[in-house]
Amino acid sequence: MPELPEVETIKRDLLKNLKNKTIKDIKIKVPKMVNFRVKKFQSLVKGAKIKNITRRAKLLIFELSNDWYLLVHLKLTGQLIYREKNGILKAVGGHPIKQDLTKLPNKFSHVVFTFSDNSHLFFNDVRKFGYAKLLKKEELDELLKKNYGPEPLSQEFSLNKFKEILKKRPNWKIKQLLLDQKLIAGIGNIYADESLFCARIDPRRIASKVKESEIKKLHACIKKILKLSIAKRGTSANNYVDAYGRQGSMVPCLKVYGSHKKPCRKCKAEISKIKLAGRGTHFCGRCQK
DNA sequence: TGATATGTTATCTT
DNA sequence: CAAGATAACATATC
Repeated sequence: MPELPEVETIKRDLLKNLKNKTIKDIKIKVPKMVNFRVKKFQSLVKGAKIKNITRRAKLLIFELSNDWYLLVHLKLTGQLIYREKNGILKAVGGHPIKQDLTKLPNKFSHVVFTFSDNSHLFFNDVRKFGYAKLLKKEELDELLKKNYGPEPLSQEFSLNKFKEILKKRPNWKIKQLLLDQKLIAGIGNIYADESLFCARIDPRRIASKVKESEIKKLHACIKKILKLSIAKRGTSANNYVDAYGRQGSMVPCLKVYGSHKKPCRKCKAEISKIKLAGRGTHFCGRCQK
C-alpha cells in the first residue's frame, strides 16, 4: 500500500484533474467499503462537486461542495485511477498494478465515480481492505485528532516533539514506534526500515535506550527520506504507478527494503530480514547498531 | 502443491 | 496494560 509519499503523489495528481468536477454518478459493488447503505451513500455523493483534495497520514480527503468529506484509505492494495472521457489515463496511483488498465472497470473496480464530463475515477482494491467513508467536518476532525499523530513533514514534528513521542513509549522497539499512526502519521513499513538504516539504528532497539545524538539523526533521516520519496513520486517496491502512469522512481533509492540477502550498499554485509511487530523488517546487522 | 508473505490496521487473546 | 496473534481478502512466490 502507498505510504505517505505515495498518497501525497496521488493527491497532487488527482487534485489537478478533479478539482471542481461534479460527481454525476457512483457505482458501489462492495457495500462494506463504504460507510452507509449503498443507496444512501450514492444519494449523498451524487451532484456534489469536489472542492479540494488533501492528505492526512495515509488518508486522502475529498472535500465536497455539500459539506461532506470523503475519506479514502487504500490500505494494502487499493488503487485510484482517473480516466478521461477519451480513455486516456490521467491519474493512476496506489498498489502495484498488474492488470491491464486499458480495460476498466475490471473485477477489482469496487467503487466507480462518474463525473459530469464523463470522466471516471476507479477505486480498485484486490483485497478489499480499503474504504471510502463520508463524514461531516466534526466527525472528520475528531477521527483525525483521535487516531493520528503529527505529520512528519510538518513544523509541528520538531526534534523536541519527536523526543516527547519517544518518551511516551519508552519500552517499545524503535521501529514499532515509527509505525504507530497515533504517534507519528504516515510512516509505513518501507520508510520505517529506510529511516532506521539511514540513522544507523537497529530496528529492535528499545526507544528509551536510543541516544540523544541518534534520535537527532533519526529525526533528520525521516524527514530526508520522506521528502526524497515525494520528489521521486513514491516507491512501491513492485510496480507502483503514479498518477500519470509512470513508475515511482524511489525504488533504486531504497537501501534495505526488499534487499534481503543482498549486500549492504554501505558495507557489503548481507542484509538481514526478520519479523518485528509482525512486519518484515530489513536491516544491515553491521551498519545498524 | 502447499505454505508463506504482502505496502495496513482494528480487534481479539494471552 | 502490553505483546502477540488473528482477521479482513486475494495473489505472488518459494
